[in-house]
Amino acid sequence: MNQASRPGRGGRPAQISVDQITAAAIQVLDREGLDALTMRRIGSHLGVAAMSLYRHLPGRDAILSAVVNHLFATALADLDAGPTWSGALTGFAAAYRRMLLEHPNAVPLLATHPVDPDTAVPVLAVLLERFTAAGVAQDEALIRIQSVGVYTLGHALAQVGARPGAEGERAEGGEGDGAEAAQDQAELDYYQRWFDAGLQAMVTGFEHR
Amino acid sequence: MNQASRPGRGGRPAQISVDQITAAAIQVLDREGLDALTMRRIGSHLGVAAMSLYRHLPGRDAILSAVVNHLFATALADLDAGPTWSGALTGFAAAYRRMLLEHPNAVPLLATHPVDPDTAVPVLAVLLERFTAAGVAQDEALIRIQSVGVYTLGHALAQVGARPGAEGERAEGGEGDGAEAAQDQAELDYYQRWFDAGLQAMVTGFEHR
DNA sequence: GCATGTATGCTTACCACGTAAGCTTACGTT
DNA sequence: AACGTAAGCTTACGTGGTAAGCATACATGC
Repeated sequence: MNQASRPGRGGRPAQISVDQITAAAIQVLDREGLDALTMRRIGSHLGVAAMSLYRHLPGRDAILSAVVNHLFATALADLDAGPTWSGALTGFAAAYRRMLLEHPNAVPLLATHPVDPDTAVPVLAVLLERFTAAGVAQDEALIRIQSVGVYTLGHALAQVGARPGAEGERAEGGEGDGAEAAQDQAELDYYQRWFDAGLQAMVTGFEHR
Repeated sequence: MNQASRPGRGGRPAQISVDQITAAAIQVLDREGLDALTMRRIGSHLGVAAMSLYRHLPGRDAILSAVVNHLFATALADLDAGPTWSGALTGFAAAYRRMLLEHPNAVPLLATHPVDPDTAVPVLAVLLERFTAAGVAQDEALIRIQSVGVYTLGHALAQVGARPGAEGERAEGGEGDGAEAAQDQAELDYYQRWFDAGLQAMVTGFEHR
């Protein structure tokens, strides 16, 4: 069987690991886009044939899920939550959002492949504590966390979907690079303000219950 | 050139139209899933070869965008907004959500392909009026509408992502159909309550500004 | 009626993808 | 040295989007 075969007895030593595959996939994804995230391309990034990946993972979709879980887990690994649940919640949203904007090509993946609960729950444990410490029931706490989570992801989808990223699509206007950069900055500011407004509304709405 | 060639002068009469392609795509999508949404399958649904579709649309991605815009527009066509902006906003969310749950296989498409502004703006005009009538600036109104929009879409992603829909994946438990149906209903209720909670929080949060 | 122009649909072909099957290689153990 | 085992490789199949060129069916002008 593949994956997690006990290294006890012999066999050819592995050249690659699941973690390396995941890392290579993230590199390809960030640098070349979602369409370039093919088995052959990932394999060649590791100096290995495409079919060799199947010795470690059952298929392409498993790689995508591994990418999703890895990005989510590392983005929220060092979540030092503030004392209040609302502070911890906005901190979670900020960290999640930062990861999404750093990996824009991964956003559609996050949208399509749900994070494995076994990955998410431990990471969000700190967050849950702030709620229970404040006397909020677990069900309610989960609803608030997940509501902020889906809002953050949905917002990132809108932001990166509007700007497909790798493709060059502006071919008409003749403004110079300076004006272009200024325009980009204005757009970033717009999305950030929008995000903050929606997030704050949701959090204050939860406070008023 | 393809698409919108004036029907003034001659030429072979068209057997299919963009609207028919869109409708066929939605049928295939609903009945057979996103993976089945191929050029050949859409063509055969219309009694036409795959390549014939290219006479009306530039490629597969254009069909996906057409599906997105059509679903969005028809879902929100008859939005009779209540007198208050908050009522209109929750009405918008409900109509949007209803469409998403009726077309679960389309949810990933909505996530990936932004709705064309020329489609969205007229549909949401009624909504905007309620805000301006209440003295809310357009920028702020748009932020509120879009925040609710991305929350609704993000939530639907979580709901349908958890349950891939067409695939059969429950193969172990031996509970009868009755228990299964009850479980499904409980799950639906859970997601609906979660959705309502997050939506209400956001709306009340916007009211408290 | 017939030639001409034009838009539509069809056929064929190409290349890239995911992945199933079977073989080869490089280890630890005996 | 022989064997068992796990990893990697080669080959091949089916399916996808779509580029190129041909066949078809209409309106128009003679």
